[in-house]
Amino acid sequence: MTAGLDQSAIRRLNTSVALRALAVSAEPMTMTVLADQVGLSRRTIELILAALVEAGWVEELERVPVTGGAGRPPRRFRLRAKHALLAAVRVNTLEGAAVVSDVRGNILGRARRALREYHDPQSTLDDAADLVREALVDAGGTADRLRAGAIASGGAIDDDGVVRRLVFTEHWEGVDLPAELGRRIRIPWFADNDANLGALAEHWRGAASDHDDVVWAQLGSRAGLGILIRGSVHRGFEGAAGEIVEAASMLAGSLDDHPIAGLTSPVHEQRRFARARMDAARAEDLAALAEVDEFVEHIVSILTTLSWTIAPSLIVLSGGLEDAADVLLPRVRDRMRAARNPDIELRATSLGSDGPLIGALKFALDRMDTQLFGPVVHDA
Amino acid sequence: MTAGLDQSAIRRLNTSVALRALAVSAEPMTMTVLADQVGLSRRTIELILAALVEAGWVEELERVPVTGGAGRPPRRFRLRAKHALLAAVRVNTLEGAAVVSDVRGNILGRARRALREYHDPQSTLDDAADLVREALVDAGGTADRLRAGAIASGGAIDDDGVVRRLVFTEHWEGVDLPAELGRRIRIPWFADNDANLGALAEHWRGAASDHDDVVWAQLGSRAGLGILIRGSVHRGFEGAAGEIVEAASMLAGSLDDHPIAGLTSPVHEQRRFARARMDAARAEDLAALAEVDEFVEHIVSILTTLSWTIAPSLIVLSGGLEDAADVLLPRVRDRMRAARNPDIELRATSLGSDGPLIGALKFALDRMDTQLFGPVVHDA
DNA sequence: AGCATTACGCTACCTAGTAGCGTTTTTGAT
DNA sequence: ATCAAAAACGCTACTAGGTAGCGTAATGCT
Repeated sequence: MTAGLDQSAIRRLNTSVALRALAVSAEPMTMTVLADQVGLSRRTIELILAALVEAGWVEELERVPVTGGAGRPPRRFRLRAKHALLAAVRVNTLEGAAVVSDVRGNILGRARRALREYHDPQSTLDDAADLVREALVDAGGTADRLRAGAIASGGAIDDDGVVRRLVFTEHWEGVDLPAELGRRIRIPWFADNDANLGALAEHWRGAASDHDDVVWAQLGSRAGLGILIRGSVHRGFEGAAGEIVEAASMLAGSLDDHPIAGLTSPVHEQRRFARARMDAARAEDLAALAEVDEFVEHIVSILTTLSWTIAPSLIVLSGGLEDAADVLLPRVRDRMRAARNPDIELRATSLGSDGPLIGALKFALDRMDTQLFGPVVHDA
Repeated sequence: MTAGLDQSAIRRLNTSVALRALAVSAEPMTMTVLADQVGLSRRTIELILAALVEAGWVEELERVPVTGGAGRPPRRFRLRAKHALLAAVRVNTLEGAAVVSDVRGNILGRARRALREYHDPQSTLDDAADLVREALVDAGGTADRLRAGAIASGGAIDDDGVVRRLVFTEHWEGVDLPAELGRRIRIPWFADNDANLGALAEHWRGAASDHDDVVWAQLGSRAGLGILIRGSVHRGFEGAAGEIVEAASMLAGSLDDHPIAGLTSPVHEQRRFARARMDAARAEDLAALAEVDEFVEHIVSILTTLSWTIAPSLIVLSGGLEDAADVLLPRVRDRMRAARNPDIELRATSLGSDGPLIGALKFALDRMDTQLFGPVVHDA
C-alpha cells in the first residue's frame, strides 16, 4: 500500500527535478530557463536554487551580458559536479578496474590491475577497494568527497547485491557485495551484474538513450545479457534474468535434450569467431565467411529468443565486436528479418568496454539522489 | 524530463491513495483507521473524505456503537462501488464474452455469445459492443454509469492498443481497438493481450498477489504468455513480449534450423495432452503417462527459456490445465529442478478462464483512476 | 539620455498539509 | 443517576511550499 505524501515531499521532488535538469545541461542555466524547463514558477526555482547553493550542490557564476540581446543579464547557475564523487569498480576473472567520477559522470580518475586470486572473494574485494582508492588519488579527490559506489560483477546478483550464481566458481555464491565493500570503504555501495550495468550505461549516455526497453548483449569472450525495462534494470528472480547464455554453458552436456536457443560455449564461439573474422577481413575467403555466418546464426538464435520473450525495442551488441560491427550487424539484421522476427533495432555499443563501469556510476548516482531527494513520479 | 509538481498534485495523489485503501477494505472504514493506514493526519483524511462524499465516490454510513469498546462511535465510510461501472470484453476465435463490474471489480453482469465472423474485425467489434450492452443490462446498470472499458484479445497488441500481429489471420493487423470500440461505446477504452491481462488479474486478486515479476502461461488450446514486471504489464516491442509460443507455431516449418525452446504446435499438443491425461487418469497406463511426460517436457522447455530470460519470481500456469494441476505441476517442478533452473515458484491459476476478463477490468480501473487522481509515486 | 528589454527580488496570497485543544458520545464503575 | 475513562469529532492556529505579479535593476540601442 502506497503511503500519502506531505508537502516536504514536493520540495524534495522538485529539488531533484531541478538538479537533474542542471546535471543534463552542459551550460550554466538561468532561473528563467530552468523554471520553464521544469514547469515551476521562477520564484520556486529561486528558492530551490538558494537551498542548493547553500548545500554546495550548485554554484552561481558571475553575470555576463547576454550576447546579442538587450536586457538585464541573468544570474547563471551551474551544478558543482565535484561536490560529490562516485566510485565504480568492476571485477573480471583476471583483472579489476575502477573509476572515480563527479556527479555528472565525468570520469576523473582510473585504476586497473590484475587480480591476485579471483577465486578468493576476500582478496579480490581487497583488491577492488585498493583500486577505488587508487582511482580516487588519480582523480585528485579525497575520501570524504566519495558519496556512493557501485560494483559491476559477473554472475547472477539479486536485488540486494548478493551473488547468487557465478559460472566456473562457487566461492562467490552468497557474497554480499555491498556489505563487503562497505566494510572496506565506508560509503553506501550497490552491486549489479556487469551486463545490466552495461545496458544502463548505454541508456544513460550511449546508443540506447532513445529506448526504454533495452537488451545489452555481450557475446564476446565473456557472455551476458543486460536488461532494461522501462528504463530500469531488470534483475529477475535471484538475478537470473538474461543469464540464458551462461546458463547454456553451465548446463552444457546435460542440455542436449533441452535446447535453449541452440547455444554453445561462448568462449569457444569467441575464439572461432576471432579467427574467422580476421580471415574474412584479410581475404574474403569463403571458408572464413562461412564461419562468420555460423557465428551470426549463433547470435541470431539468441536474439530470436529475446525477440519473442522480452521483446526489447533495442538490442545493443557489445563484447569486443564493435570493430566487426560493419561485418556482423548487416548479416544479423538480414537473418532476423528473414526469420520474420519483430523488427527490433540493432546497434553496436557506443561505449565499448567502459560500459559496465559507466553504468555502475549511473547506478550509484540514481540511488544516491533518490536517497537525498526522494522518489521519482511516474505516469502510469 | 520529469516535470515539477504543485500542491494540487499532492491532494490528487493522497485522494487516490485513500480511495485505494477504501477499495481494498471490504468493511467500511473509520477516519482514524484510514489515517493510520495511509500515513496522513486525521484532519487531512477528513477533508479528503468530505470531497469524495461530495463527488459521490464514497458514502457515509450511520454510526454504530463499537462492540465491546468504550468511546464515541466513529463515523464510517465506504466506497460507493457502483458509483462507476467498468466493462471488460474478450474475443476469441469463436466466441466473445463481456462482463460489467463496479469499481471494486465485483462482477455485476455477464454476456457471452458465439461470434458471427472472427475474420471480419468490424462485425466482431460490433458483436463485442453488443455483448457489453447486454452485460450492462444484466448488471442492471445504465450507460451513463460506464466509465471505462478494456478489451482482451489474442495476438501482439502494442502500447496504444493497436493489433500488430495475430496468428491465423491478417485481417486484424493495424486495427486500433480502443478507437474502434470508442466509436461504438463512448467511454475511454483500453486494449491488451489476453495473456497479459490474465497475469494482471492473477496479480490483482489471484494466485500472484504476492509477486511482482510474473509470467502467466496459458499452454492449452490457445497458447500465450502474459508478463508482469514490477507489477505492470510488459508488452514489449509491438506487443511481441511473450509471444514466443505463437511465434513458434507461426514460424513452424522454417524453424527446424532455429529451435526456439523446442516448441511445437500448441493445438496439437493440447489434443494429445487431453487424451493422454484422460487415459492416465483412467488407468495409470504407462503409454498415457509417457504422453503426459512428453507434454511436461514441452512445458519445461518453455519455462526454461523463461527462467533464464525474464526470470519471473512466479509462473502461473493456466489454459484449461487447472484440473490437471495435481498431475502436471509436481512433474514440471521435478523436471525444472533436475535441469538446475532457478527455483522459480510455480502455481496453477486461481481464476480459471475468467482471468483475462478480470485483468481487463483491473486494466481499465488503473487507467481510470490515474486519469482522475494522478500518477502513482514509486520508490526507485 | 531615454527607451525597450530582460531578469530580479519581493510581497501577497492560495493550497494542503500538521498539531492539538476543547467537545461529544459512548461504556463501565460507583 | 453520576462520574471517569475512552474514543473519536470538529475545528482553529500554524507551517510548508507553491503561484501571481508588481516595482526595480541592469543592459543594448538609438
